[in-house]
Amino acid sequence: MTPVAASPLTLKLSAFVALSEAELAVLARLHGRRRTFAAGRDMGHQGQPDQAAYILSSGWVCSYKIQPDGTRQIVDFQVPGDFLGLRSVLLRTSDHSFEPIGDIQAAEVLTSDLLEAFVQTPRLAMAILWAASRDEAMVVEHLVGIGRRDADARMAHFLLELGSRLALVGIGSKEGYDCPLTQYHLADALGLSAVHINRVLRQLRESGLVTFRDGRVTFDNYSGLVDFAEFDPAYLDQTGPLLK
Amino acid sequence: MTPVAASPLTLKLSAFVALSEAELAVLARLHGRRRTFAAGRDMGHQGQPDQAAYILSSGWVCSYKIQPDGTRQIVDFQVPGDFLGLRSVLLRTSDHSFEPIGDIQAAEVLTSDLLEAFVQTPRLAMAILWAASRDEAMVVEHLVGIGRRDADARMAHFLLELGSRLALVGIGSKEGYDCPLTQYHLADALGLSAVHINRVLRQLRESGLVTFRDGRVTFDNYSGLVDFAEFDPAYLDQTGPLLK
DNA sequence: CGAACGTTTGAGCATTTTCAAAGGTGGTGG
DNA sequence: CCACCACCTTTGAAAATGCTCAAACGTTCG
Repeated sequence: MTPVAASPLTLKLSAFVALSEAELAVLARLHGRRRTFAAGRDMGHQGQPDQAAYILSSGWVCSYKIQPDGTRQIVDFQVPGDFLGLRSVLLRTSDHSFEPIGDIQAAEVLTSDLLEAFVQTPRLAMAILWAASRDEAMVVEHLVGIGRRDADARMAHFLLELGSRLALVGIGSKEGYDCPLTQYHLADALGLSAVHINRVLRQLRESGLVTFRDGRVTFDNYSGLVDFAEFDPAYLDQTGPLLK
Repeated sequence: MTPVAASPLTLKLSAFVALSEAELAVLARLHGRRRTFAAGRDMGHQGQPDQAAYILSSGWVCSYKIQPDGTRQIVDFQVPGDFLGLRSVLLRTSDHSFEPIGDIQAAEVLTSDLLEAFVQTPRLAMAILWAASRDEAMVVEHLVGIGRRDADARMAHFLLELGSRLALVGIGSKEGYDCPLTQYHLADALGLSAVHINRVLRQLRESGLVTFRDGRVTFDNYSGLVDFAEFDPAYLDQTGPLLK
């Protein structure tokens, strides 16, 4: 037990690497600059200027791209314990926007702090890069889902993936989890219309697989849902390849 | 002029960073272990064992995931000058498979060589990481395309993106380029059926925008196609953010 | 109370898929 | 050298999946 309560990020990384006292301390220090963002207010990040990354500690965020015709595609969601804009900081590249879903709390991480932390604790750096690589794998899986799964399986897979991610930071289980997304968010993430999302959710509910209602996802039949979605969490699990 | 003819990778990186003699030399050395792979023969990389990355020097490769139900989603194509399996090497992670499209030539890059090169020439490392980040941006754009563009715009955008990538390594222009892909490859990449791919191609051809025939893409009306696809190459261009 | 937002449902329509079949091409072995 | 086979392209017709338009209902918030 460190003096500071375990942050979601700490929980997540600890699931894959045993972190030393020193590493935990550095990690805790990275959480120093607490900031709050209000629901819906876009967090800049479209253009170049503010080069900051964040560690999300509570609330959800989505990263998305708007197309010239006004439609939106959500690329990824960030849940507590996830980094936000890590690539922007490391490579001064920023191609999408971020929207807080509900009010959120995040720790601002300055480039200099991050680089310093990397130098002090290379193993921590490795763990963070690994987390980034996991995010990339999720984007790939998302691509596969949109390209090759029908609407029902897409939704089922998506809800399962979110469940796994949340379970890792202690705010979800095989029973279900709280989920602040609207059906519009789901539509923009899954490449479907909001109307169709509604029908898909009804279908899954009536099949006795999952229920999404009043901000809560309930797995009515977890293993049945896993079968239906052909959900294979291998891409989320990749255990310990970084322990060189 | 170095004694060695400029490789596609050198061409690509040079478009973004002015490389020194020393850096060019290191880059040339990375191209030492030439290997050939035959068309269609899968390049392993599904499981864990062989931890090698490649620099593609001629021919095309696609990286894909197969789903339990047998359908395939192509995540990305690699063209000359692209890295292959870079992430697998750095993070011992490998989630998709590679298929050479036609016979290919690639330089095998051992983890040790790569790390050594990174230590010797940090600027080169930065350039390579930047290229990796660009690949990631392409995957994101691919996701957006599948999620939010209809079949015609999707195809148009895809052909334009490939054109830009090839132009950068000197084997394509606004006139067109040679393209070894079959309509099945296009289908698996764009998340459409092969039959529909054929109809879409006909439609684009009859609109006088692009022609894809006999292994060649011809831009019949480049700017018209750009308009139609709403193609904005910003995500490919990100010039020089890495020159700290 | 009204406004804004999110959910739910119906009906008709559009895009894309599936199934089926035919034609072209290149390579290989007899 | 020809025949055959595998692979790719092309087309039609029917079916399915998901979309758009439209409208109603519920909730929250000021």
